[in-house]
Amino acid sequence: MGVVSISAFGPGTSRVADPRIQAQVVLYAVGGMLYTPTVPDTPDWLQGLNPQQLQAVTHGDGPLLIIAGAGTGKTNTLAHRVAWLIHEGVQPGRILLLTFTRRAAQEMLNRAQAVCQAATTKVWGGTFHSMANRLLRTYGRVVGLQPEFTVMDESDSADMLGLIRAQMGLTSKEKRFPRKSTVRSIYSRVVNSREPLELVLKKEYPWCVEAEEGLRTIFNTYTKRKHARQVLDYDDLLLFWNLALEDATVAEAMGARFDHILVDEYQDTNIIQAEILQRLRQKNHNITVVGDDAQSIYSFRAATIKNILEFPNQFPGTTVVTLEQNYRSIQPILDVGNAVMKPAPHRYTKNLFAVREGKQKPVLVTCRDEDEQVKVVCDQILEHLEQGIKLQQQAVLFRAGHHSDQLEIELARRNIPFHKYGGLKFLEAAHVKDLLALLRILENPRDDMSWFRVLEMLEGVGPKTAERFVADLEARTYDLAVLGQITMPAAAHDQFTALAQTLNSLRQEELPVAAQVERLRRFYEPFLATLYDNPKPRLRDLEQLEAVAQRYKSRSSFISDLTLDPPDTTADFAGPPFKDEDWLVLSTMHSAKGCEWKAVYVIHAADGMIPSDMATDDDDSIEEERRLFYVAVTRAKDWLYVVFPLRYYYKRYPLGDAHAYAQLTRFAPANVQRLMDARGGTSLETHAGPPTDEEIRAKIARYWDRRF
DNA sequence: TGTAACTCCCCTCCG
DNA sequence: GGGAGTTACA
Repeated sequence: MGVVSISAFGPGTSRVADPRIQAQVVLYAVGGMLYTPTVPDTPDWLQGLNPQQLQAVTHGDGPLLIIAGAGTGKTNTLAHRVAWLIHEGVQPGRILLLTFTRRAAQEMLNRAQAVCQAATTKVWGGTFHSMANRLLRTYGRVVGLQPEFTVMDESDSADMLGLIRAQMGLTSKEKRFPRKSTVRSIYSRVVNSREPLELVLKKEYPWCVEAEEGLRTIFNTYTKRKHARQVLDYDDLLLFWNLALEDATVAEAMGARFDHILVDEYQDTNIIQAEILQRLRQKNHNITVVGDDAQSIYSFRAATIKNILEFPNQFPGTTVVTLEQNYRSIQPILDVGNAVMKPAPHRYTKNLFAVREGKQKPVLVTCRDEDEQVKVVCDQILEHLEQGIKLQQQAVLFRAGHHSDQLEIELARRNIPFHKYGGLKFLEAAHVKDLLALLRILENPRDDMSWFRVLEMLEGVGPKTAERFVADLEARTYDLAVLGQITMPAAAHDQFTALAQTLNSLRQEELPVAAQVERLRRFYEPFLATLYDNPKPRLRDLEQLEAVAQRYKSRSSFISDLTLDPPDTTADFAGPPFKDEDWLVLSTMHSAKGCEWKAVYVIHAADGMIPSDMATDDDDSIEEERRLFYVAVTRAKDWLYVVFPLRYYYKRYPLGDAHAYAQLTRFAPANVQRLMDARGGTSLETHAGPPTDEEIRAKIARYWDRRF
């Protein structure tokens, strides 16, 4: 292939423990003239790449690790690599591209297609979860899965756990048992980290240690019930994919489907995902992973940085390529990013350097309070808009979904359209869940969580009646044709008859998905008005859902796609909907990963928000908050504003009393104590009782327009 | 006995 | 705004 092979870490070469150091060594060895890639027959479309990118793109067979700093053209490189492979004759249908979101996969494939002018539609692109969903429909039988299994989201699984908890009588008042969402988190942590329950409780949930036995029985029942009902939760998708690969025949067959596997955002994968990859690559070693240790921000999903560090050991013969040239931001913004990461221990010392010219310095804006923060951000957005920076080229980033609440109100008031990413999803809205539950019943009548949801909408039907109904249905082998024979309370008679008729007719006719959704919506519409006081926007959501359904051929793929990759809520548009084709982006810092904008506003950059007070328990969490902030600032191309209010309107509290303070604010006592210790125990200036106006003015004068 | 209404409390990040 | 737990009512 004409590419100079610059490194090999296979047996026989010196083994430096840390691949980041190896990569560094390679760079020195390669530096300057030494490395002049010559690719015979180089297509024009590779001309724009720098030497490192070109090396990565045209890498031949064998494992490849690309360490890519923020804004170094990672997506572009991966897209070009896909294009290159196709250009080299690899069949698109034999390429597997694993990304963090479906959106990322789609963007990359579109770009690859534009680059090499060859169709990429057949490439297997998506998240680990969506690939698991797809492959398990074919290979799931070895692990006891029927092809028509359904996938439930986080709240469904919490509901199931809550139901089991209630059935076991673990809700007594004397002893507080962890709530269902906590039960779910503990469960998830245990299966993903593979640590024993006892250890997880001790380390992560010390206040739940007493519940250990109860949790154990709940988990056992949960697992059995999911199997009987043929429903999987998010974690199961990965667990079962991995489990299926333990079967040698399946591993061989699945691995043989793909000539090349490419993985994006490798720093945010967990042990199970790494194992899946290893099992898929036992015979064929063509695997490319891309990542940046400085951007690992998903340890709460049990992601571990070890995966990227140990990759060369797991895949002997790995070639490592490092990308440091930043194409996104101007140097002053990179300086901030580099400065943020400088104190981080164990960091990989790559220093980004800018290609783009620009002297505009980032601005640290100190505001009097939250109101002023909102005003400042809105004013600045409009000013940039007048300068010709479209709203879509501007983004407001924050730590938690609700941090944008006040801003959203003001944006609506000023008629600035916006679109919010992250936070509450379309799917989590109650009315969408209701309709989806109806659809799920058609797909998998054994899905009792969906039954409960639907039945309890009916007049006079509560948990008990629903439970009896499902038991009755089970006795009748889940035959929807006999629904009418099951007795229901008199109050529910009319509604139940309508339900039975709707389900039955849909069961018999083979309608397109959108038509099914339409008929279910008609049935459901009368409930909207009685169940909720704002039925109109909710009805619009359901119509939206119907529109989305038109893109799908099968009900099964519609349901699982919606669960695995929920669309962003459409109700969040301000101003007349769909009239403006330009809108401002609001996003959590997590959801901003991989994106870039000309102007970025990071708001609520105050203690307890960034870093989050929930993430200050240990040094590792604090370091993750640092990386998260690094991700946020490196999204900006030209303009960066870091904004924090000096004052939050909490009640007065007795200074120096951590406990009282904690009771009056959102902060946990331990964190307040730490905060106080860190500041010499005297004052909590930013959160202290209201400072005088003079103090505030002086402070603002000092901070305002301070540049760094 | 089971459902509906009411009140209090708590809000991470995501597939 | 919604979930969890408690009380009021049929």
